[in-house]
Amino acid sequence: MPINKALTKKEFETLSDFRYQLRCFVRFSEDLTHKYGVTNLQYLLLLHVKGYEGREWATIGELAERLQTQHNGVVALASRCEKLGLIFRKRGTVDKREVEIHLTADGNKLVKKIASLHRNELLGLNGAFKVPGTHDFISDK
Amino acid sequence: MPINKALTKKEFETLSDFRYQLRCFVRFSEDLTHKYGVTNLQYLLLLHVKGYEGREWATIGELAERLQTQHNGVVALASRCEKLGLIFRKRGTVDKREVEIHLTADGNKLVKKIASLHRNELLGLNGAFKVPGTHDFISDK
DNA sequence: AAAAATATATCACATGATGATATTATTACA
DNA sequence: TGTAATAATATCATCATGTGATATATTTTT
Repeated sequence: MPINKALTKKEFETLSDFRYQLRCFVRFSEDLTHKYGVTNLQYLLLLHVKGYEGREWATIGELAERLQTQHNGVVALASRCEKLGLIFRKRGTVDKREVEIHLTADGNKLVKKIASLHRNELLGLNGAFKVPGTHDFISDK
Repeated sequence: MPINKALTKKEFETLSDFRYQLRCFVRFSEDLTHKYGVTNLQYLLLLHVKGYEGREWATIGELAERLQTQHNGVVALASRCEKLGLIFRKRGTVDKREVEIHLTADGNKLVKKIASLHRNELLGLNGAFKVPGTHDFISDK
């Protein structure tokens, strides 16, 4: 049962602040990735490949789910990353319709570097910003 | 002192999951705003105006800070919202270089509706998704 | 084997971000 | 006071991205 009562001024301010905090994190991430010569989306592709559960490659369709976008957007994104020498395509061995996205040595090195800096930011070790609840996600145990 | 130790496989998975969760929320928000005929960014402009601390209008520059973007992007965004009849511009009275962004009756009605649905999602009342920590931001007390 | 479904790719078009530059208003200071 | 410097908004060109429509190859269903 959704609440239907109108929002108070304070609640609008809170929602606005929440989006501002989220945006600050994404902005930090954008600035960081640009510093290393890739867009944020390109980094996210690498991250989802590197962090795919149980293996270090993923298909176009799996990446589309992780990026919450259409497959054709991922196709184009993968092509841009391929041109940058960060990933390479490999036809699926079982299902030949599938395309596996793998990291190149350069792509692997880059995602390690950028992800490491993200972890530090999320842990509040070197950044001004902290997303509440991120300690539930990120730990260095 | 940032941690320099290489990330473990599990940490990559955790970072990947974190971005996936964030993206799921933004995707929910995108789908919702599109359902009401505006882009997510257009909604955010309205939200930051409606939720601006202490008043219900904001200048282009103030909105650029809240949206963590360049002023010229906000100028274009404001023009699109103006064309949609959601906001109107008003020259600053004190400083005539400034432009105040105000909501129209339609813009006000729309932001109330969409923000209300966001609040319910963030409270976990009607959605599958929950951002950890959002209870710190959102309350219906 | 034919039909349906699935995975990836291509293309056209719109949104959005940004650097460069312009315009107008305000502030600093000589 | 006037003149230079600064600030706020606007305009324009360019590129990254998202999406609908459509195509191609492969697998699954019947």
